[in-house]
Amino acid sequence: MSCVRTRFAPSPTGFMHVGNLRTALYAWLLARSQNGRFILRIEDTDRARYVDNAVEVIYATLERAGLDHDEGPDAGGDFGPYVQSERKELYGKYAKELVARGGAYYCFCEKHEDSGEEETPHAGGCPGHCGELSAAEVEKKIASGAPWVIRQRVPRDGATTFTDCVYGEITIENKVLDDQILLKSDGMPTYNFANVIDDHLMQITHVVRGSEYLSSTPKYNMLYRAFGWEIPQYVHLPLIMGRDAEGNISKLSKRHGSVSFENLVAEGYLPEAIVNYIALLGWSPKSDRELFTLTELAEAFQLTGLNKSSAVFDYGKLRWMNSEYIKALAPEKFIEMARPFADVAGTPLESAWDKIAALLQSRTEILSEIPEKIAFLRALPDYGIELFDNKKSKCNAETAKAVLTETIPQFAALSEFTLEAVNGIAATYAQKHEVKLGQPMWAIRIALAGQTVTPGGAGDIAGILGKEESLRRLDLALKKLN
RNA sequence: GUCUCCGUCGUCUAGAGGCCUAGGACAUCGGGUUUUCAUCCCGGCAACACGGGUUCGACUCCCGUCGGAGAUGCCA
Repeated sequence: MSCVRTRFAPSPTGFMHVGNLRTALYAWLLARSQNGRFILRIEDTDRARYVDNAVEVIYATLERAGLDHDEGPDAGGDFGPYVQSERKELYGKYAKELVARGGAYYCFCEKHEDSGEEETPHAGGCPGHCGELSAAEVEKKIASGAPWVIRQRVPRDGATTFTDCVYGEITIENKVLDDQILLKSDGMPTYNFANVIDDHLMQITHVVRGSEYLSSTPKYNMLYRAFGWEIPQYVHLPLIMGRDAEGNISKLSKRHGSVSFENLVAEGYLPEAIVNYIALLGWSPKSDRELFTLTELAEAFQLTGLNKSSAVFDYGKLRWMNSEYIKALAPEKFIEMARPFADVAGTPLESAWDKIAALLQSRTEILSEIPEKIAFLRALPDYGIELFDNKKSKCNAETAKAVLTETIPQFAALSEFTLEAVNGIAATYAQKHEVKLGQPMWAIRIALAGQTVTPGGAGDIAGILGKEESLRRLDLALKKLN
């Protein structure tokens, strides 16, 4: 049993937060890099939060991200069931055993109302003194039908120390630990209990989770000890933060933008890019390399590369990384992937899509920005003649007028608007008048596009627009300049 | 409030006492290539939170301060 076993234990809430995905990624990476096993467990003990279809979202996300699991509800395995709601009896049994061992007690108090200055054994514990009830009293209360929960009995004295693979040795005074609820009144376990039972039963060797669990880990260890079980290795991960409009930083959440995997994909980020990016948020390969495939990540992964401090999610860098992945795509692949985003189906642009896509590939950071990039092809924007001013190309309204006046008849005489033909006219003009090629090029491109930044040059655009529309736009520009 | 953790360029990070006049990447600024836009190439700006120690020597070790985050749920 020296084999590394890690797990990813999401709650079916309907979407996959990138923080959770990163946790899954590191757990997967740890397992794969050690030739271990990666287990998927569904933590659905909170009936109130259950969302239909949420489990499918989890499967789909893991699959698209490339994180395959060896055991799980759908994959099977020797330690099932892998869905906590199906393990309900098990937790009840262990909770009662824990009570018998003295590590927990029945509590009959009402749900927490936060009445202020209660005299509680610990911060946030049982408000009454249920832990002091005799066995006979407890039995009587249960028999009377009073609702109950089972709470962990945490000692007031002493301190608990544990070692985390990332954070090192951590000591917490027992008196600040609360008598947390292990078994809820509906008979379901809380996360705090279920994860200990399941991690032990499923023989998880490395518990990989967010650092928000750091301060409650001593309570879990008390549970392991009370049962006489071996405590797993802990790998607590730094949190992913987000920055809000005011510049305040906090745990990344919906108010920071798109934070779920499916959101990001819908915006046109490629799954591979997302995975690559989040892998580097809190972990470093200790080299300057930044672009990794999943397989390469598994080869490079080392626990020592994990960072302690939280990391701010930077959409800007993700965009850059995404653009790298887009550029690396085979052209045919890009044409196919970008088409649904471009929304050209059924429009005159559809037949030119392959050509447009070819121009777009090196100019696209996220797929969802494509419509705005090509909007000028559908309709000429309303523009002012100041766009013809460009120092570098030595172009202005004056020279543009000269260019258009002379070249429009030549364009009109063209039988076909190919890139070569259009560029040829511009080149001839430049040669004849001894000006930079940029001068006619700039003028023609602005006339064609009505905006300064365009995907592709004058010839490209003319080729897509076609003769009729190009001529119309050139004429219009000349009118503006007159 | 209490407890825990964290603190290198704006952001992600390298750095495990001398290799650091602190390296890389994103962003940003400037230049070049290109038929214009982009790609691509080159260069600039930019950080060890602060104060004490320890040491011949500290970004690296210790203490304190300040700052940030997390936890404190019959949520996970």
